[in-house]
Amino acid sequence: MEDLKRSAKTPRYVEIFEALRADIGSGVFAVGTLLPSEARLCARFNVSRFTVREALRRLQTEGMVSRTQGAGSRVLRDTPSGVFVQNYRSVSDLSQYAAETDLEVLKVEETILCADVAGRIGQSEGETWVLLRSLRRTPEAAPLAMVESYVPLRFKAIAPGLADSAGPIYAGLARAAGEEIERVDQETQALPAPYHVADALGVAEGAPVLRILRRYASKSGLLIASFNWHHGGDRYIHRTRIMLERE
Amino acid sequence: MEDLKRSAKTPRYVEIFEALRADIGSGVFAVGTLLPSEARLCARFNVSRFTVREALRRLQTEGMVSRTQGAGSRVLRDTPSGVFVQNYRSVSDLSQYAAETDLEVLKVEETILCADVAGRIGQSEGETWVLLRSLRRTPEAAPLAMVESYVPLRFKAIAPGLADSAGPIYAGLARAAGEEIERVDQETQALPAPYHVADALGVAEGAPVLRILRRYASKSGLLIASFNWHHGGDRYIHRTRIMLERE
DNA sequence: AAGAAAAATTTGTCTGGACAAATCTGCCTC
DNA sequence: GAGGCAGATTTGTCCAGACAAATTTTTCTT
Repeated sequence: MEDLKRSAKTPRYVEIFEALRADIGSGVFAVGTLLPSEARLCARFNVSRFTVREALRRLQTEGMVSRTQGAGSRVLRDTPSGVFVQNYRSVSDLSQYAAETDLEVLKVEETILCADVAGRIGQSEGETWVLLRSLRRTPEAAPLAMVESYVPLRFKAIAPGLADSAGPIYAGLARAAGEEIERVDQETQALPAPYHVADALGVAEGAPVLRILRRYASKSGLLIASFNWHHGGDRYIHRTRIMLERE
Repeated sequence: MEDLKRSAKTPRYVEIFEALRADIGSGVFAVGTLLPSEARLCARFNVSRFTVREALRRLQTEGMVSRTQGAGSRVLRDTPSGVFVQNYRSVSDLSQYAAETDLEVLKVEETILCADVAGRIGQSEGETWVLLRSLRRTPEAAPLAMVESYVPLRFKAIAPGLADSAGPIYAGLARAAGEEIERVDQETQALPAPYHVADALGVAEGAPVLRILRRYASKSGLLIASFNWHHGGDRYIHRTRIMLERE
């Protein structure tokens, strides 16, 4: 049992959240180890399980701990460390990024475009495209991004090989199509992680993730569109330089 | 009382969350109106308050409802609508963005740089800078971004006037300093909304938000750095075009 | 009619319990 | 040693209730 000074305003679970965060930061609970079980934390702070779970939920959405039914709560990181940085402002930067990381194909399947995706990639709802789902990793095998690439149906046969070939997916496709990329643009959003993304990246469902949609177009139209789902928090920082133009 | 088909796997609060989301989408609960109270929803779905609150929490993190103690749960939006889009790839685009939106100064104060901010803007921990906190709004007064601008101490006197003057903050500062912006770069991250940001943007604490840090440098060094906190979800989409270079 | 006080409503915080589902541990068998 | 089974541990889901705090509505007073 342990007593914390009780402010009149801040809820108890915030105090416990901050106490645990401080303990993690100071190394009392080392990265990679398990936190005490909920029952033990209840005893330590002398509160009910609801209060402890509320505190743990906050640690989870901060990305500091992962929680698994049956296994316990594991400390993922203590401070903003292990930052992976991507820096690009041109397609050659994109190529280099692809060359320095590994891509593992998770699934290839035909899919009917839903209204949301269709609208975002400028196609009609109900069309059939190929969805290539893959996982991009650092050389150390840490998951970096879950990539969902939408490819026209006529490329279905070669789709699985695109990830294995050297270089980025869009380059392989452009080569296969005998066309050149003419335009690339992107849309960036912060979203709560859906089930399948949370699973692939190893974050909590609903935790903040960065989604970058890149559209690669040739002269004849959209060649490929890919949603890149990245870690939220400090684990992924997206760097860009902005062009200057003198009047 | 109302019965939903009970799948063996999906938790009850997910079913209720989806039922309410569908009702909001189909207009049963219109945007701007209040949802039924928790007690009423308990009766309708025949579950405890815990289960209803868990469902409402999800609606909140999706950004579809806001909840206020004493007042109730209000529907904020039904579908991915009202998207505000920012499209820039150069400083002139940034200027236009500033010209089309309003900036309201919330607070101006001296602040000692913490390790995190100092590291990110390339300064030493413990230095004193001026923190200019402001809120950028659409012409319809909807909050668009919470902006935290860090300005060197020597500009303290003119800091409050920077937001009111025509054009973007960095332009006013460059004029006052008699220097020209030489470099602009940015870092983008998805983060859980901290207290003060959630409050300013009207989203739930911990909900995904997009943070864009822009650094404006003149020949003599960093002139101004500003953290732009944007809505998560579909309410804010950050668009960029990527430069093409032919080899 | 206007303003202040009281009451009702609604969400926030928190307790103490129960069972289910997933995982881990140790023992047993082969 | 390998594999499988049973039990213990741990988190997930859910209930019924209590009081606090914020807001809205009503009532009362002037």
